[in-house]
Amino acid sequence: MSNSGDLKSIDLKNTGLKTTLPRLKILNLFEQSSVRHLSAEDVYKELLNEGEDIGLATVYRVLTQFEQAGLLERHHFESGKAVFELKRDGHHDHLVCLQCGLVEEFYDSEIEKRQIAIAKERGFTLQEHSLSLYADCAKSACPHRK
Amino acid sequence: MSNSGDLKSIDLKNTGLKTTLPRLKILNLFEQSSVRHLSAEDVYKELLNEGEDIGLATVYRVLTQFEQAGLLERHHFESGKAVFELKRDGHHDHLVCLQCGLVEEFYDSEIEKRQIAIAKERGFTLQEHSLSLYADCAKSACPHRK
DNA sequence: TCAGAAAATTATTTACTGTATCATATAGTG
DNA sequence: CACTATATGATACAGTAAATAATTTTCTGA
Repeated sequence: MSNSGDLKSIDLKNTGLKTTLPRLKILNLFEQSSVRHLSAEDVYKELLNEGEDIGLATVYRVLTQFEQAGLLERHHFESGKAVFELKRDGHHDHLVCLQCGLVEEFYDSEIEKRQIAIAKERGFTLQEHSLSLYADCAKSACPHRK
Repeated sequence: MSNSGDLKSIDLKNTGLKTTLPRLKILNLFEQSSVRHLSAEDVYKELLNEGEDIGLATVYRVLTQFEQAGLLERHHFESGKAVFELKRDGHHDHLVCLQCGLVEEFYDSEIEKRQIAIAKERGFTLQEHSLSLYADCAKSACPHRK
């Protein structure tokens, strides 16, 4: 347990950001939570549940800083509000259920290759991309839970 | 000129929406404009320039109705605010220049096929998708015009 | 063509996400 | 341990979008 705590400290140090309690709590939340995609509001409420009194402005600010530092990724999907996800090793895209909001991740090297080629063919240098598939997941267990 | 006017009227009738001046003007704007991707604010301002006094709320409502009717498509890109585009024959995705905001369209059947397969492999039924490539366009003529 | 019912428009208010401000509090440094 | 720089938190603000309610317009059918 002291183990994971140290790791987080190091992560923060490497970004040049000061190691503060709000930042540690937020980073910890992403590392511990079973839900990988969290909105600013989700983070704020979850911290409140845990008894941490961290302002909403701080949450927004820290999430943006973490994104710039490369610790988190920001996605938009169709909901209108941004969700954040811990940036682990590999890149992946998203498959979102339109009924229940379930998010699955996938990576397809074929698609990745085509994207680079498409940009190049048109004289562009690809920097990043956003690919989200919207679908209906298995009819059986799809509780409209979002 | 009465020609194009008639066409629009027919488009509207087919949707079940009443043929009103604001709706005709907005549809006309998308059909005439050289810029294919317009935000609600863009539409509102353009109508003002043309001397049409159409409320912003009406613009938002009509754009949403047109989207539901299948006349327009809504995209989000990274700017945060939605842009709309006339839905013509074929589907396409977007290549957006990060420097000047230029938007090119492309269609790649390989990617389309893979998307359907990816969803199916995971037990999902693909309904729609959003793919945007963000890149730097040719260095020479890239006037930060947006 | 015209009157009446149904629907659309407008101005306004309201909701929501996200950012800016600024006084106070805290972290890192010597 | 004290000092400086940075971060926090409460609040106010900005922008997009949707809801409301009164007025106006479209469509229908006699």
